[in-house]
Amino acid sequence: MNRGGGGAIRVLNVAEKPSVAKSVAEILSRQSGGMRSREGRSRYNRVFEFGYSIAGQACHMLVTSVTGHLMELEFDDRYRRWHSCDPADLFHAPVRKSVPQDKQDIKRTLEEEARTCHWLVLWLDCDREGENIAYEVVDICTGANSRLNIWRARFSALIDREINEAVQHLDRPNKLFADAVDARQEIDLRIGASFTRFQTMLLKDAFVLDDTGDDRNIILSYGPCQFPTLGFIVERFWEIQAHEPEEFWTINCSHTSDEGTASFVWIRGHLFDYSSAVVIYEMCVEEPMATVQNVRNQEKLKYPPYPLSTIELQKRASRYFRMASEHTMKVAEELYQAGFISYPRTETDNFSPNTDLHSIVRDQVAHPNWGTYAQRLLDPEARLWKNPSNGGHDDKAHPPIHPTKFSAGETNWSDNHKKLYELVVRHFLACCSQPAVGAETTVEIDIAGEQFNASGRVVLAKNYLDIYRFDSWGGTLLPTYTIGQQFVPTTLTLDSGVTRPPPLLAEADLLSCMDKAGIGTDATMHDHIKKLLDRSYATKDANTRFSPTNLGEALVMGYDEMGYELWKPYLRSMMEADMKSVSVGAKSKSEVLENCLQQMKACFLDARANKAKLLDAMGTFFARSNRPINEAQNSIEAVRPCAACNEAEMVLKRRQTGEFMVSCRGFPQCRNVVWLPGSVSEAAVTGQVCPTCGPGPVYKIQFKFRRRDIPPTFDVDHLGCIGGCDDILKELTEISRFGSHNQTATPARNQSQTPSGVRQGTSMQDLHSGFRPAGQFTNGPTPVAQVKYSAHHVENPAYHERLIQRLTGGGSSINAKILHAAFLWEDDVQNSAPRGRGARGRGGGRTSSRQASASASAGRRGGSQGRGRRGRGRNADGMMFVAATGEPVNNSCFICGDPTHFANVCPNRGR
DNA sequence: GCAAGGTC
Repeated sequence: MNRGGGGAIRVLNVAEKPSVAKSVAEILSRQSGGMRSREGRSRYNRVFEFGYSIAGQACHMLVTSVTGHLMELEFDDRYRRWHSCDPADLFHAPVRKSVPQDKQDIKRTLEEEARTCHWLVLWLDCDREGENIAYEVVDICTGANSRLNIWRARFSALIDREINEAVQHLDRPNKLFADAVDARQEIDLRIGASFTRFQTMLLKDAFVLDDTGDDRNIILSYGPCQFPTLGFIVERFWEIQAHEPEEFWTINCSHTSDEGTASFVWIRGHLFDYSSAVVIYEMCVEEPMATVQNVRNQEKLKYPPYPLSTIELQKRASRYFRMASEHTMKVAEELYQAGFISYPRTETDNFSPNTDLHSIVRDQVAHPNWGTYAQRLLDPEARLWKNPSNGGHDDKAHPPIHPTKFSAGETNWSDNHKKLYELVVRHFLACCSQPAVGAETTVEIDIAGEQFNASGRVVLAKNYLDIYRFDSWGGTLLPTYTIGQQFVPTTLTLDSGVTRPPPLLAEADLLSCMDKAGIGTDATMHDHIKKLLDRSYATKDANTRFSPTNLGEALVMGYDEMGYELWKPYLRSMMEADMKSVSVGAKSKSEVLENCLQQMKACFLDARANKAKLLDAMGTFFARSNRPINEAQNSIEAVRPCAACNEAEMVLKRRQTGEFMVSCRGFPQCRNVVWLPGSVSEAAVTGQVCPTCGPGPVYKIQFKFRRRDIPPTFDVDHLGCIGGCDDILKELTEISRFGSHNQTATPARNQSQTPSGVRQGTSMQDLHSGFRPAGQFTNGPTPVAQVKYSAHHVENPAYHERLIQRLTGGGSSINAKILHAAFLWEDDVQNSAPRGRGARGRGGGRTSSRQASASASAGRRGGSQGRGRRGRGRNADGMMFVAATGEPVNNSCFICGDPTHFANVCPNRGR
């Protein structure tokens, strides 16, 4: 054992935050009669010193702290600038941990103190993050003094017994817990940075996102917590949009006597079938005599809430005071810093049996508003006391939020400080109180064989409700009825109602969704919500209810249509399960990292290959910009080692003219090249290795083909291999080479148009222009696709298309087509001018086919001629589209009206 | 300029 001069072991104790360092020092120094305190290098993190004895061994204790994580994970410098690399590289770019500038002073304190100490005792919070921070501290301290003996103190509350117990039974830090957090950090960073860069660079260039034209500061971030949070908001929003109001009928009955009125509700609730409801109603009217069949009297209890956790505090402050969770945390933090409430970031909703609850209550007896209640609570004769119930959560680090100091209001407190302090105090007093007691009466009657119920309640003892004014438990008094009693109802009515959509998500609902799905932690959930507002993904109304913005909805819609559930909570849950496996040693950190990052990279590449869907979704809400699409999105990637020169890699490239090729990096020394079919519109190297081709590894490529350039029997999406095993790719290469498009294997040829009128080497702009040339294998664009980006329909048609898909569940294509046509007609009526962003005709989504068809005829009567989508008969591809009226709708060139070609290849163009 | 997690 290391011993310093003077016989005492010098022990450096490090806590996660200054407040814990202070508490630990106070508790441990009581034995020796007090401590000295001095400043550290950081003005927040003081150093406390005192004598102590561990297992009979004299120790000189130094207690200091960090402030949460000491280190940050970052990419190596050369990957830090956004345009320095392909975002896909961020899945394997080197990362390192370092101490950021604003934590350097804490680092120096640790180094200086560690040099003079023999032991390091880690007092970090006893959770995974705490264990990870512990290793950061170890890193810094052993860097300054490699001979340190390292110990971990495990404690579950800042109380004497726990702390003394912990220091007398020192343990070793748990590497597995820290590993789990390392994996989490790395995955979050790589996924977040790659997707954020990808979608920001892609969409900022392609669309006008800011009305003022200044979108320099716009970041379209993606994060494994922020996106699922946005997902909850959008999902509810879509539910509301998809809601079809349905009329229903119900029978109501009331009876007024000397004692008052009883309202009886039909036991069937309501019926959607009008005739059934009428038949039953008529039976009741014909024999209206009601017979009381049962009278039940029951005692009911209403229990006080569980002790207060962070999430409950946020939810209740939002519900009772409409405070934003982020603001609640700010105010709570200030109350905590000033010593009025306990630590506000806790999952625990159960008081440890050691807590002196009575003394906390005693602190409050002088308060003008709730002091009397506190006194009653302490009076055994009042029988109001009940030990708090256990909510079942324990973070093993902090107690539930409770008052720690009396205040009748401080002069520097805002209204919100007062409200929050009052909530914490009343909540605590309520927790320690008896439940409210009520007497409930239920009366069941029968009219012509139909059952009806009425119920009433009388509160016998308010108990905790006296102090917890936020809860109410009303009830009506019911007249007295006896079994067998008969009466004729005062009223008996057949009433109609309409089903309503669910409300928008309120902040409290959102927090519940996140909590349930494990999105974020108690300390970060409010950050994720705020981030959605900051990024303009969502807005919050005066009732704290959230709606997605166009941007938020478009992003979720885009990913949804790619088929990825990146906006759902599953990815986070999966990661969370993996972290758990790492922390118990069931999986290794590297195994989880490798597996997760490989999957996410494949997903990233696929998303990028399908970026047209993201662009489509954005195109339903935003106008296109004139800027060129960022070519960094198509940078080169290694496909396989070159078998010709055996020296360099073959990489996927795209020429200026649009063709894809896989060529040797050794060019011009090595001229090995594989040309890809001209029908390829997008290609991206995936992480998947071909099991058959060699020399390897040969990475598979995710292709997207232009529908018009391939036979109808082929899919537009294809995961292929250029190593020689891929028959589909071979066939498409042959077709491309010898097919009607007259494309040769030498795509260097500069030709803007082939004799058949098909342009070769489609540029990025063309991919998104929406005008497609007709080709041999074309199945025909739908009318919607044709008008998607035409000047006057920036927003509506594609939006309708998606709504229709949602409404028809992707089912009957005929219905979908009819609806399409109907919506297009309707647009003509309503949108003769471009629409503002606020009004994008969401009503279309709710329009039934019946209503749509009415609009269709109205549109026809209006006689407006849309561009090129109002032809007769069939289009060039033999495809026919039918309007709601059954009449064909077709496409033709909007310049000359000729149905055999589209405007982009019109010979009259520009004349 | 990117994430989420600590915390001041």
